[in-house]
Amino acid sequence: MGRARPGDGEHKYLTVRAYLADLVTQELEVGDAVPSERTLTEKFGVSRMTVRQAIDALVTEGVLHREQGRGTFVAPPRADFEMRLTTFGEEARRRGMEPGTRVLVAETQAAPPSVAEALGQAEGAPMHRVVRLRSADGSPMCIEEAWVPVDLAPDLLDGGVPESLYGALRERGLAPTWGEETITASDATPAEEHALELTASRAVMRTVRRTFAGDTPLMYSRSSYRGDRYSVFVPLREARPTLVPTTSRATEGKVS
Amino acid sequence: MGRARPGDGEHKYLTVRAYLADLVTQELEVGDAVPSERTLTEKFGVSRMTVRQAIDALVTEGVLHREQGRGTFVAPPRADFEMRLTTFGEEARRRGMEPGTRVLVAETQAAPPSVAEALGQAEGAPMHRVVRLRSADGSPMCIEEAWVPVDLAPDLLDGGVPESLYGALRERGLAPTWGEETITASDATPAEEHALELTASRAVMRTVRRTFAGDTPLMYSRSSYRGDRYSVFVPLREARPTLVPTTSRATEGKVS
DNA sequence: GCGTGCAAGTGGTCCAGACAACCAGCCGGC
DNA sequence: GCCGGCTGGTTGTCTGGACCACTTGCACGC
Repeated sequence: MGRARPGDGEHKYLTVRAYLADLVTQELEVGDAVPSERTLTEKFGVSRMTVRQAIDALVTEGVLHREQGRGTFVAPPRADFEMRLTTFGEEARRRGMEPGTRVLVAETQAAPPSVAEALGQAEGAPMHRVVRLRSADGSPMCIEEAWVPVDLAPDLLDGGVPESLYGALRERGLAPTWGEETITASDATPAEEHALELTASRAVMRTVRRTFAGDTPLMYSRSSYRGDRYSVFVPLREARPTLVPTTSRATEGKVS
Repeated sequence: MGRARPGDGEHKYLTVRAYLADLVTQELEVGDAVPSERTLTEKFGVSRMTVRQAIDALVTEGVLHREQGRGTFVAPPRADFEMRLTTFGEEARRRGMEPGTRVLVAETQAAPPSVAEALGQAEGAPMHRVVRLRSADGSPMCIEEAWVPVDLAPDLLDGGVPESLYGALRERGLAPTWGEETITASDATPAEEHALELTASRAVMRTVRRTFAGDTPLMYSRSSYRGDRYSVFVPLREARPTLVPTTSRATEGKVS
């Protein structure tokens, strides 16, 4: 009892953090106050610094929100809308639609130059290539072409095309951690027009995405979305002067 | 607002933070180590807690990077590409092009319902409305329509349309702090087709943006960009399981 | 009725230590 | 020459206080 709880938490601030995270997901609603710092201090028998460390972590994650003199509150889930590394399926479900997929191409071939360069591979390196037509609630939404270097996951397509490429990569210890995407708008090609069943509007939104796990490029993908049925929500942060470190021309010759 | 002692630093951790920020922007390069925590403790005569608070702030901003047992180092400037609240002019210059603007409409009128709702104003509230054709390196790039509530900046258009709406708002103490943008692709209207001098491709990228200063909505704007000449770069963060708070039964309709 | 001022409670900042975990390099033993 | 331990330096975690700034509610006085 009295002594430090063994087993559950290696670090005290993590146990406090876990307690608060549970509170948020289980009991509290947006706008509710969490217990005050001094209350938590007593409840867990730790110092206030430790409690603050736990709260700090949740604040920087956007889960909690402090107000001096009033308390600490559950923040609205603004993170819900942020652009994240999600797959088409996850994204569709989040928007309340039922995703569907039809595999058009699944093969292993040599990488064309643009793809090889984007993934930092040698030109002609063997790559898995998957082209899929993705739909939401039964009607076509997007055509997606994805490339994955064979050496990262040689057996990626062995049991057929996996339900989720990201999921299959995660199972192999290659969880995507970050990515970058470029969005453009253009007219549909005849092939796209047919596959996406475009009638009135012929505009499509194209995205080119590179996905990384740490430093290693995982996947290069190009998608074309129906312009009339798809939109992207982007949160914009303040344009502060960014605090750029000194750039040295020595960079090229720099070490290693 | 500011507070307290007139001296130099309001809070000690801010002076340490400022010192480190200067170091990063003036002297150090990416990968260099900043002075150790104990060194800073002596240099500024503060406790280690205070030094850590300063460093923590810069770490969560992505400026610094800790490594246990080794030290604290200048992080690579990943912020360079992030979507930010920039104006067309700033953005064009950042991409190395010379921005131009032609004002098509500048007037003050009653807000239509959709605009009033987006800005949290009463329907029919007076608003400044500015429509501009924006170009880069001489050729048209985008048509932008912006609405600003009159009561926020009554004299906004008095001296003609300002060079930068964001700049004019900043001068009035209404610096934009955050925003949200929805991006879609669609076919150009005949008017857009003419103004943007579209020939081969008729696709445009449309953005709808709300800009805020703290809690107060500042501006509602709709833009149409030439699909063949404009692209948006979006960094993607890891899709972590997001820690969603309990949804209140008060918010109806929301399915869990 | 109404404002004013006070007190309690909250987060914000700060101190002066402590020990643990980790890393690099030096140095002796093999 | 190589390996292992030692050592000094670094960040990570944590204590138990302190005072300040801010918000809120309530009692009091007008």
